[in-house]
Amino acid sequence: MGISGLLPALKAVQEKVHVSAYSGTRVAVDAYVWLHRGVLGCATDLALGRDTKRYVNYCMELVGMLRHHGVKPVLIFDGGHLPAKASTEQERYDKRQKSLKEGLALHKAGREREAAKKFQTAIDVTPVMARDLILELKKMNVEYVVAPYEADAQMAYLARAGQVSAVITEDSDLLVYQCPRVLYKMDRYGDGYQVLYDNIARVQQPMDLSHLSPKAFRYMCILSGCDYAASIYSMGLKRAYKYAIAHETPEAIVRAAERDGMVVPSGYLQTFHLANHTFLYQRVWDPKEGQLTSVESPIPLDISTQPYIGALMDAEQARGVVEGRVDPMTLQPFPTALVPTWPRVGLSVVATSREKKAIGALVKLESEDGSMDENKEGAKEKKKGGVGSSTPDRRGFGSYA
DNA sequence: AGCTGAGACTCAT
DNA sequence: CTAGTCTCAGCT
Ligand SMILES: [Mn+2]
Repeated sequence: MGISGLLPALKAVQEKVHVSAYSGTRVAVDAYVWLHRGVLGCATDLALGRDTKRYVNYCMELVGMLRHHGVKPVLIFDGGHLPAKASTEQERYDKRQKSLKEGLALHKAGREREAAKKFQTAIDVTPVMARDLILELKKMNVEYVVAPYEADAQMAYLARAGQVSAVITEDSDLLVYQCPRVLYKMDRYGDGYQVLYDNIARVQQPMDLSHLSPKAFRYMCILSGCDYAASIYSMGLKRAYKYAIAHETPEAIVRAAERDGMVVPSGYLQTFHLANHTFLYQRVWDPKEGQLTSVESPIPLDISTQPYIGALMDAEQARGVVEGRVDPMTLQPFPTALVPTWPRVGLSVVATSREKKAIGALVKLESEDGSMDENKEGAKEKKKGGVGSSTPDRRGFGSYA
């Protein structure tokens, strides 16, 4: 769900940018966004169980567009799920099932227009579709990473570490993760709206963000409601802003909100801290070093054992997840790494919650190295002694060589 | 008057 | 695994 109302509030610092501005660099792409759009183009076929790979074609056309402009796309897929986000999964699944039933009924009645509309909301991206795309990425030698947990955090990490120069997504959470450069609303020609994290302080309208520290900005976003912490009733972005500039600590904010008559649920403070830590320390994969790390390092000792930032796993386990050999949920190796045991293509239109948990676990991935530093300014000096080029086991972004 | 929350719509073709 | 945008009713 991201941060409701954040992107409209940042309108003043959204600059129209074409991807050719990123020419010569790697750019991380939220694979789910492309898959979802691609699926819309063949929703009826999928709902009726017809075999189609049009969503792959759609994604590959965008890959081609980026390459045409000299940009190296790195597609990022979701891996395991965090416990905090599990709650709404079932109700979303139920909603889609309902739409599917209604769509099929309309289809049988010959009311195709109405049926097609229902199918659009019934269709979801399944792990099989992600696998199909990954297989094609392999074929076309396109880099990708399967995040150990959330793609959001993984993409933000890569950008923060300079391993990609920008992130292409629709999700406002990237800015809470302090991603330095995000391109939103990119169309098929490569035009989009760029937001630089450092430009957020230039926003004057509809609220003045100039004296908001990164911490206060993050507090504002969490307070207004985020994936990991539902908001206090009647607390939207504007009110959250007021509390975030008026008070230093979450404790002081909650005290003030209660004094103002807001009903703060018991346990809210704890949830707030959980969300805060997740935005700061969620575990991600470092393709350059070939190890598990976190959005920000180091993780304070008392937080490092908390499950909500993603469970710790040893390097080989993590590599297995990232390369698709290991189930991100169970951490057990897939018996047949190359062949998905479920579901068969065309068997189901909507992913079950079980199926959804293994997008990253369907295909064996290989690794490829390459120059990692995507800051244009520093690209040349980096070419000489880049870690990637000197690493014998060819660690780096996953791709099929 | 300003803000929140909820529901419908968009995306793709 | 949507997330975002838009609109509007209801509340303070
Ligand atoms: Mn998100």
